[in-house]
Amino acid sequence: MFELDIRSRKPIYEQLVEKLKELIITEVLKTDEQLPSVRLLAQQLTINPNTIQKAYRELEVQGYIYSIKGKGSFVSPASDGFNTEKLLKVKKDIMKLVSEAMYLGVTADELITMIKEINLAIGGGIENDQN
Amino acid sequence: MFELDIRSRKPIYEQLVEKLKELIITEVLKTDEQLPSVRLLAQQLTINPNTIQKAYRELEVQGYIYSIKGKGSFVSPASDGFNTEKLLKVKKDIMKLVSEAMYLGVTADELITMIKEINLAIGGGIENDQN
DNA sequence: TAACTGTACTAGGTATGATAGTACACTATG
DNA sequence: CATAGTGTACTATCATACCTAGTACAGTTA
Repeated sequence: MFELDIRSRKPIYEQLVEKLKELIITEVLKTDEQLPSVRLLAQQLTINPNTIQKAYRELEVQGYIYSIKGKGSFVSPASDGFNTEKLLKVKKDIMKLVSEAMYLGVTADELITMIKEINLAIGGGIENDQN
Repeated sequence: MFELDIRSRKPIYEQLVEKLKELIITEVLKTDEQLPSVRLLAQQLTINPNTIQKAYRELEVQGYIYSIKGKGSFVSPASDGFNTEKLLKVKKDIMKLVSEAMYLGVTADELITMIKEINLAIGGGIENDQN
């Protein structure tokens, strides 16, 4: 399903958070789809279930999944649980990275092209693209 | 000069790297301008000089500064030392964050507006903006 | 020569991450 | 009701990374 970089300085649970978030955002995992159970995924990845649980917890706090005792963990609908605070943080991070990219020589046009390509890849250009 | 968040999970030297990088990118620190010495900054921030040195080392590895034994550390010219690998990494990070922003409901137009604003703030729109 | 600069090393303490183990609460099924 | 699944939470232990204090070497400048 995914591979963890044991040698990375990034904690294992954070790598998990990022991987699962990516699968949700690219809709490989769809709304209300069940995630593998904590114990199953732990077994598959040969890591401790508490480490999985820590990642699932973080995803739930960020609003990407929801969990039901006895049933499992599921992908949240995209409109749920995302607060303005998180949105502001993502925007702030984008601004920082965009500034760094421009400092490194990337042009605004190049970045705009990137955004359009991502937009097409994700939304099909139906709702957002009015240019 | 800047403030460190001692309570943050992020290591102090990493916060330093980010702050200094930001000052360089926004040209608060200009090319060939000397950075405070390792010992002076350590004294000002009440942290260990080795911690400063670690941050400076990382900035040098990434190509943002250069150091001369006995003289000091200085801001590198923007065209120096940035390899393609770092550029690719920044672009990849931007793609990831943009995808997440769109998943959270930010439109492509909104993101494009952000990029144009940053472009104006940084370059004055002289070299890059041909729209 | 003195005072600055960067750089590198050792040793010790602390915090974080991951693990192993255990246990509780809930759901679904037969 | 028992069983097998699910999530959740806790304790204890170990390894690693970070930061510190201290020390020392090499270079530059006045």
